[in-house]
Amino acid sequence: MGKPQEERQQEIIQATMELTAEQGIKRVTTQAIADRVGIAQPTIFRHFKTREAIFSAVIGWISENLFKALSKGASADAPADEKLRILIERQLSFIDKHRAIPKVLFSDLLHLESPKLKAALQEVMNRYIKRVTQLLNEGIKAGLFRADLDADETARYVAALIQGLVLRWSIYEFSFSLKKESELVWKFLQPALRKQNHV
Amino acid sequence: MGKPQEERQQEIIQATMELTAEQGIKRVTTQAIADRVGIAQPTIFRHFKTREAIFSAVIGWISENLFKALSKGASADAPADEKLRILIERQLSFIDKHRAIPKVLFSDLLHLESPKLKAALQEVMNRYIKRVTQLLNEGIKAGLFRADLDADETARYVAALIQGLVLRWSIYEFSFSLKKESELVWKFLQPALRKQNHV
DNA sequence: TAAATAAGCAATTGATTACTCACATTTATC
DNA sequence: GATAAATGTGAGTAATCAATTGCTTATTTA
Repeated sequence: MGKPQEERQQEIIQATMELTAEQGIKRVTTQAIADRVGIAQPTIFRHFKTREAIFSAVIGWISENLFKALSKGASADAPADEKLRILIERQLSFIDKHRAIPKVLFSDLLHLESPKLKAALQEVMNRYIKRVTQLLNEGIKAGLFRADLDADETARYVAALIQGLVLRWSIYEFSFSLKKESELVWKFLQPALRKQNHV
Repeated sequence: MGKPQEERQQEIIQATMELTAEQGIKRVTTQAIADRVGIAQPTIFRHFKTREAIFSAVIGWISENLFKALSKGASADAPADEKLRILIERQLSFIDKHRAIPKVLFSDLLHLESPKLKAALQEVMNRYIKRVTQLLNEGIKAGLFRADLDADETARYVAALIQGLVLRWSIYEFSFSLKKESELVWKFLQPALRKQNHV
């Protein structure tokens, strides 16, 4: 017998993410994953029912670890604008470390083939937007952000901005540092959110 | 003999865009295109050397017609902020009409399989960003936008915001109107760009 | 009108790849 | 230590599809 179920599943998920980052989803065949893990191709199917199930697990892994990374944010008593800045910084840093994310995000698998994966991603996005909405509301109450801000709508645009940035990063072959970009993003966002000193 | 080369090529491009919008790139097989046009599958290859060449032509079509649509903007003597607002409105309206765009934009074909198509898209993006940069500089000179704005950097974020918005639109199955969104986008963007009345 | 060219098609081909099956081997359980 | 269960594999299967081939038909050209 080989390694226990759960350990192998984790190996398969990690191998899939590595290969996805390197070559993109389409080239991540079950054979390629098996080679990377060091097992035979049919063995993959002892651990995952279908290829899609592997990517479903990958999205699960990303979701779990993204929010883990985000929650290690600023201390709870920091001002809302500082918390938001750090949230964006952590998110970009996390994506920077896991290039499989844009590859999955901008893939046929997600957009056309698998409604389940799409639904899973929608949930991640919803959860993220909820978190941003909270911070915005907190900042509005504290008088840090403009009072006429529609928190939910604004949160969606903040998310859109970041996703668009990640798209460009991916299209330009990861040729600039996402991490460094977070400072500039914040500089761009601030005036859109911030309460002005004078009326 | 059948229809002349150019006419058939246009038919194939249109059929490909229709099918792409309906079902996504992956399902747009040469057979499916042929069926839609009403010719046999091998006949496709009389007009395009490869399947990829078809999508290359599609991107060409999109690029040409997008900039045609954008150039029918506001009159040349309108203020820069008004021109920018209209540019965004036109762009969202154009994408709203051609759902093949997000499907191509967020596809494996583009992101992994074809460096040529990727390069073609980079050019479209660069051209778009250049246009926005111009308008921003114009607005800065006219005192409509903040003087400390980095026009090029800001243009990239404007583009990113729109692309992120289009991604969400696509992920949420086109369930909201992109056109209507343009007003809200502008409301979000304005304070990030606009010179404040005080200080 | 003869020759050359362009557009069309039916039938195949060749490559890829997720997934299955029958059988082997290792580990856990009693 | 026998039995059961889990993990593993080599050899295949079935489906999908882009692209080719060899031939026919229509149009242009000389």
